[in-house]
Amino acid sequence: MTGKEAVQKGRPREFDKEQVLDKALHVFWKRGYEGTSLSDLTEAMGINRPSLYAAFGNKEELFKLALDRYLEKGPGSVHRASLQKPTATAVVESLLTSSATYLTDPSNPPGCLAVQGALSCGEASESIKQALCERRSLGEQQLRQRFECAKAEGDLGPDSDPAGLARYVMTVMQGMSVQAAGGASRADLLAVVDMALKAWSSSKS
Amino acid sequence: MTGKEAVQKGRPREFDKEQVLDKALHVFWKRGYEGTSLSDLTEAMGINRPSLYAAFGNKEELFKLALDRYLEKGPGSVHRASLQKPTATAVVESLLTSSATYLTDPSNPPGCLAVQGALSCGEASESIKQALCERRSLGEQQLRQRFECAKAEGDLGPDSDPAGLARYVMTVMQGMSVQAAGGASRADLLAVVDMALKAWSSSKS
DNA sequence: AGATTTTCATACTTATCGATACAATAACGG
DNA sequence: CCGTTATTGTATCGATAAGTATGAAAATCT
Repeated sequence: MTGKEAVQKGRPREFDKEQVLDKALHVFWKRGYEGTSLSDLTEAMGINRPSLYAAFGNKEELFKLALDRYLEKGPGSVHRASLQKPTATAVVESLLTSSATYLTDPSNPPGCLAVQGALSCGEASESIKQALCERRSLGEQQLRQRFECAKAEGDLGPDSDPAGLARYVMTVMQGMSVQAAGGASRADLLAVVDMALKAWSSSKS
Repeated sequence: MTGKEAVQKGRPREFDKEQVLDKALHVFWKRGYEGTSLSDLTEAMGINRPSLYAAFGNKEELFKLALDRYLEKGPGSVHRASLQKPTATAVVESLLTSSATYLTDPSNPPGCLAVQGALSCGEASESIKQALCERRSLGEQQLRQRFECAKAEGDLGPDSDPAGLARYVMTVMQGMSVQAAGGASRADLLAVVDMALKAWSSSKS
């Protein structure tokens, strides 16, 4: 009746599904979709191959589940929280500074899964690339809508361009993800955020 | 005595090395290092496997040769040309607008090889990731040096931060590469450039 | 207890990966 | 014409990829 299913019949699973999914997420995050092998996954998850397939389908489905978890419980939730800030300026400040923070979180791989997961790939992984692309677009769209509301409320000027502003902010965030992957420090990224916010101040009219 | 070597002894090569290297470059550019198989390469290059190994060493060396070519003859040359502009502002304008242009050149894969080639990857490709990382850093370093000169000349204000400015510009460029890979149009990117330049105007003091 | 159901562990399958062995071919110098 | 040198095409190598077949193990249900 609750979230968990009722009493199970057969042999009970010996691992926690969410826990090993987190392990898989970390591997995909660090290595990308194509750079991660099933052996990498089973080793990190501490389960063997048939258990993985029984619990998660296959590599592709596992990745998508890991991505969902990343977006829901991980950095994605930070994104959502930022959208709730009272003003458009506060939204952008929160979004950029929190991005700089989690992109360089030492307990996670540097960078953003939605960017590094499969930016370019072979034909076999095209659907993964597509999925990541859609998630990035969705994030941009949500930000644009937030700016449209702000414009309607007068928080943003009547000549402002919500779509362009949203794209600019996303571009800076994605660039910071590349910077983080290249070893940029948190301080480095926060300096970038400061500069990016100056463009914001000049464009929110 | 010239660039080409003297009279060759054995059976002559039946393909033009630079020409097929360009083909390989395009495949790596589109698919990334790990997403590209030797079969993809030989098919695109129109040569067979032993010819590829004889002429270019192996997959890794071929990639690095393709990267060198990309940086020397391709978009990398645009980067270098921009650094020659007379003022720091002109450098940045040229860099960003030309980036927006070539990142969406319909005759090339969208995005930048130095970003998409191997942003994250398996252990076996770590040296490729490293090489790309170094090239990106080098580009940032050159830009920083250009800004340091501008500061020394009084073109940039005495309180300006050449390193921070360079990192900001590189971040925007790398973000645009991700945007391009996600299908952003040239107009989209040029709008981003306009916004990014506003931050520039506010920070060049 | 015995039947049923599900998971676990080992070992395997097929396909593809990057990389080569080998012999035929095509240019050269003598 | 002959020996040398380098390239070409075919066919293959061992390693590893993703995915499974199979039977033992561990729980519930009757």
